[in-house]
Amino acid sequence: MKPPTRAEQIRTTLSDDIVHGRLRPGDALDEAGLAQRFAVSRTPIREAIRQLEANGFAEARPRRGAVVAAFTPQRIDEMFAVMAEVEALAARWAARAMTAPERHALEAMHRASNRHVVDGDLPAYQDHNFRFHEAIYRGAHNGYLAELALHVRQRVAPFRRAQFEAPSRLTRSYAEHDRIVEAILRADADRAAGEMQSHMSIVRGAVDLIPAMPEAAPARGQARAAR
Amino acid sequence: MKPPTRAEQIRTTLSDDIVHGRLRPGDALDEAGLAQRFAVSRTPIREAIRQLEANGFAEARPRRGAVVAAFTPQRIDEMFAVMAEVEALAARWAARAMTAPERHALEAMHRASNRHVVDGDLPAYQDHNFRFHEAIYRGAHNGYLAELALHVRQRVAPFRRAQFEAPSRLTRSYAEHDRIVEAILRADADRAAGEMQSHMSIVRGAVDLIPAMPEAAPARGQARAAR
DNA sequence: GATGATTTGTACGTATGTATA
DNA sequence: ATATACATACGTACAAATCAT
Repeated sequence: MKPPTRAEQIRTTLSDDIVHGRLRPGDALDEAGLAQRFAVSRTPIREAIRQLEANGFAEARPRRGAVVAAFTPQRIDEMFAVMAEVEALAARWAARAMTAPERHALEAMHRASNRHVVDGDLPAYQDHNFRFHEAIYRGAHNGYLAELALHVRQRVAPFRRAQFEAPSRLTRSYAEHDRIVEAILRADADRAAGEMQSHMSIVRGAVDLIPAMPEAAPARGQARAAR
Repeated sequence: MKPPTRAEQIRTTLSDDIVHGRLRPGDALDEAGLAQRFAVSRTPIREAIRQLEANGFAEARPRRGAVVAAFTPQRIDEMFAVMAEVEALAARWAARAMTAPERHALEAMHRASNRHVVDGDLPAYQDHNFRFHEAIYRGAHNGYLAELALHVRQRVAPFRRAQFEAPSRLTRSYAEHDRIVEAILRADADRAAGEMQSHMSIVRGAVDLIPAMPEAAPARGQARAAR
């Protein structure tokens, strides 16, 4: 598609490493080391790091190097609260704007995912889950919202790794998806938004289990934003 | 502050040039030319451009250079719709979460701005307007939402330059702010969100007047692909 | 369609600021 | 506190690809 440049490829790889947990919040991004790992000079590495920084995946201090972005528990709460609102908005608009074929496709995709639930196939369900939410973004028929939702989702990703750890969550997620799909099919925008909201709240609840901050910290921020 | 590095300074300057209209959507970002203008080598320029790209201010194709991001009217509509929702969300949360001192400060700031309205002092009012909305972001007590709202606002900025061109808009803006402030002071979250929504809708209406796309064919490059 | 000019992408070297002894 | 080590920021050189002729 678009990125035949080394810097872009490296950015994508690093970004992926962060989202999938191979690089963890707080890990250092050493230019020389990464240059060796990717067998390139430091130049493309630098550009990749700068892009990660601009996307919020890394934090850099001039002359002091960069680390994978790490946040306080309070900040993570904030990000989840915002993500829930953005997802709810997408669901609301999707309930109104989706075409008939889109609705059918969403329903079909959702129903097919039941197979992964009964199989207990976690990776497959995670993959489906991503595409499910993405389909709703697109269904909102607002490209900028889709872009923003994806951005937020990516930002939050490093902190929701443990999401589906328990098999029960998988069943539960499917049930919640079911309610969302039903609301969207009925073009019930308010209910779609509401169901998505609680879906995301539950996702957030599943994340406390992560050893979020290796770094340190001013501990326990609970100041949960209203909903 | 934080950015003593050349690349950061340049990024800020360019970003400012874009937001304030000195660089317009579609303008080319030539590395050599900018390097000369800022009296530095191409390296910091490249880094600055990459950051602009990641922030959505520039669009670059590998080996083909970068231009200031240009969007279709539809895309601009989409961005405004999303901005309205984000601003409404901030107002909703601010109505719930603001402390008493914050509420008083908001009210005071708003009332003081009336002076700029009667004076017809456009620059002063624009400055106030920015701080007014920023105060609401902060009042939502969610740092990530504030960051996101600012991000969206900045993205939309190049397309809302003509916002207050007519003096009547200034009066109207003040009246709308008034309704927003009143709702927030009463902690009426739904009404705060609703008032903010219509406020932003009207802002959007004022923007059609902008010669948004200097789409008139530049000698270089060919027609831009639509999404 | 081939060739030359221009511009971007990558490699590498140097200087400066930060951290450590 | 001074000095040393080291990683980063910037500059320069070359290679490769695109645009123009």
